[in-house]
Amino acid sequence: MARPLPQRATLEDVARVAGVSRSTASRVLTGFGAASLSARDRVAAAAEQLGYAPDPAARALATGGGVRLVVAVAGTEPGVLHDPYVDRVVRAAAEVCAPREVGVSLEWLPLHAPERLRRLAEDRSVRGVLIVNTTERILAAVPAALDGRTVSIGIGSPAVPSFDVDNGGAASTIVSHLYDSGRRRIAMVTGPDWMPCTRRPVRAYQQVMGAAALPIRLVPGDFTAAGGQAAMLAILDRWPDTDAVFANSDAMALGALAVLRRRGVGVPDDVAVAGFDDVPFAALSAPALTTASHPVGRIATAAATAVLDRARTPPATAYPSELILRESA
Amino acid sequence: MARPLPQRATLEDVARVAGVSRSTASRVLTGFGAASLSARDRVAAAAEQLGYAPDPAARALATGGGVRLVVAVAGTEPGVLHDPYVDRVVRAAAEVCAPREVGVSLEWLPLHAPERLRRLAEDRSVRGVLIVNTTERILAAVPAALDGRTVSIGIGSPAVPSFDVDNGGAASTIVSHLYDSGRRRIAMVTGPDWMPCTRRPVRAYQQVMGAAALPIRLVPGDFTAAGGQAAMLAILDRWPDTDAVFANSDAMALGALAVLRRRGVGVPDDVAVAGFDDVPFAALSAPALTTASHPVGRIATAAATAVLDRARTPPATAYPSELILRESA
DNA sequence: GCTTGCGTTGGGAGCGTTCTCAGGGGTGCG
DNA sequence: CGCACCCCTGAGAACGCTCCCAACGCAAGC
Repeated sequence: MARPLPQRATLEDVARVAGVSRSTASRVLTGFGAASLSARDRVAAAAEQLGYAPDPAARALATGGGVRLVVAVAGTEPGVLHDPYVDRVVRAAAEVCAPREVGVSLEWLPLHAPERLRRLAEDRSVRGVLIVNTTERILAAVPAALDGRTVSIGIGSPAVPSFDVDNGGAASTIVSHLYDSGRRRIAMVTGPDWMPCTRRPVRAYQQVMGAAALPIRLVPGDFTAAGGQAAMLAILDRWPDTDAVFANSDAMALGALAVLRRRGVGVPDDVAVAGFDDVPFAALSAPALTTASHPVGRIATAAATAVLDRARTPPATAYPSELILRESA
Repeated sequence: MARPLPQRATLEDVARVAGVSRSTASRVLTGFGAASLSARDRVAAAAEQLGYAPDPAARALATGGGVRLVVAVAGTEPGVLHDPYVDRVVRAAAEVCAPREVGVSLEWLPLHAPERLRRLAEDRSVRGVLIVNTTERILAAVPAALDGRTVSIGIGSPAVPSFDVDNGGAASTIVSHLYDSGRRRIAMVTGPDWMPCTRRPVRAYQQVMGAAALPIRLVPGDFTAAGGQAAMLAILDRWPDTDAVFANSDAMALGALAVLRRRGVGVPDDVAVAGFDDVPFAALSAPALTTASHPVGRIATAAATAVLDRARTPPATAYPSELILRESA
């Protein structure tokens, strides 16, 4: 196999130039262990002169440490990476990792290959894994021994502490708001069945509707705008008298909005529409979208901090979601 | 330093269980080198039984190869990762990398720390780097010796082959379209000055306007919806008679659209609005956004393939951008 | 002056792989 | 029957780093 990497300064080189041993150079550069002032100076100068940078792979191999944090997004296709929710997680993780000189990687975790999660968690070069939108089946792939290297934003497991948003409560709030504003024939566009993050909102919807003795109108979506359009068409077709729609993601809500506009249905007069997540474009639609804003950034910050520190304790305070009232509902 | 990684099956273990030497086990598992059928079977069985997976760090150290491809996005803050353009690059890269068992990492490349790019390119655990939206200054950090490990989606350098979109041509097409539909007082909302990807569209705009002896109306934006709103307000303020706006990104165009709607300005009757990039929501706005679609996916696919193969040749065919005519212009 | 102790240093073993090299055992050919 | 050849194998040296351990020199204490 080719070795395409050109010769670069190694610790050995730095030591030679500084006139000390490799051990001393290592001690100086890692900051661990004693070293005389003169040795310290000479090594630092040599490193500077040679443009030395430690090899992350070698360091990971020697220490068992880890140089990067991986945000692993579960899903059926790489397209799941294209999600505002994920972006917010990555952003928060990047901010936590930057001062510690830990890189952030974003990777797709195919639903059909749960063992890849174990690989990721076992990889010496990864410091920790932040799983997003995972399933019980995938979490089962993480053995208890790997405990502490993996944290989930979503559901958890005995081996994987969970930092979750109260999406059930947020959904409750939204459906209740629709009810309180006089809506009685409320439909809900859900996400794919396999996603735990759609199950709780669905349950919340069913609960609120059930308590008010109102009919359940569930339509499956896929979290995309196109899926939202299709779902809205289905709703108009099956239940033409629907007076409110709660979509489990803003993208689907915006898709629904586009369909209603094209059909000449008034929003919110004829049909109220509410989304979920508060993506940036939600404020710009016509009419502007009523939705729920989850503290994803803060949760992700807590999760990233926990996994970097190998802490097992979820955050003490749960950050509540917030109802964002705009024009559409 | 703690060694938090629990004991896991190593090649040595597999060899012992299979009753062969480490070398033979390695040969069988990598597929390189000869091995008898029985050895092959025994090693495979042992690996299966122990749940063996090679340690990426150790493999990277030994081969100098690399296990992941890094998509590095240059910018002033981690927020640049939150960009539909970047998402499309990551997606395409993930698709190219998946069959080769190469992971994809997304990392922010701070504008003020160009040396991090060299670190990235030197890291043995990275197979290659895909730079997005870079500057000449950052590219200068890549020494010629690292040639072939780095590829740019955007401008290039002697050491970094470039796979670029013809955004100048696309901008020309858009401005010409506005002109052809009778607009004469056309303003443009640009991106930040430091971004090369805004310079060519600006030049194209100036060229088309200059050729028609029309006045130049440039307003700076920041590629976000909020920036687009601010820019639109500035345009209405400074040049109330403007009859067309070309925004250098869809997000800014959608922001502009929101401002015009709030002001009661008719689009496209009073003011035509055109965007750039064709993000998913562009089709859903009211009115739907006229924009240009760049073959980002195909370019990124070519770039990822090139960097994985260490090829130095840019793709033979340039993929043209496409004018997406919708309602706003 | 000899021992004790501390601060500093270098040697060397490991981390888990890959890959080169030399040797061993079988088969085919002369 | 002997030799050459080839297939297979294992020993061992890298890769670049960290870290344990033993040794060194030097000052202080008895």
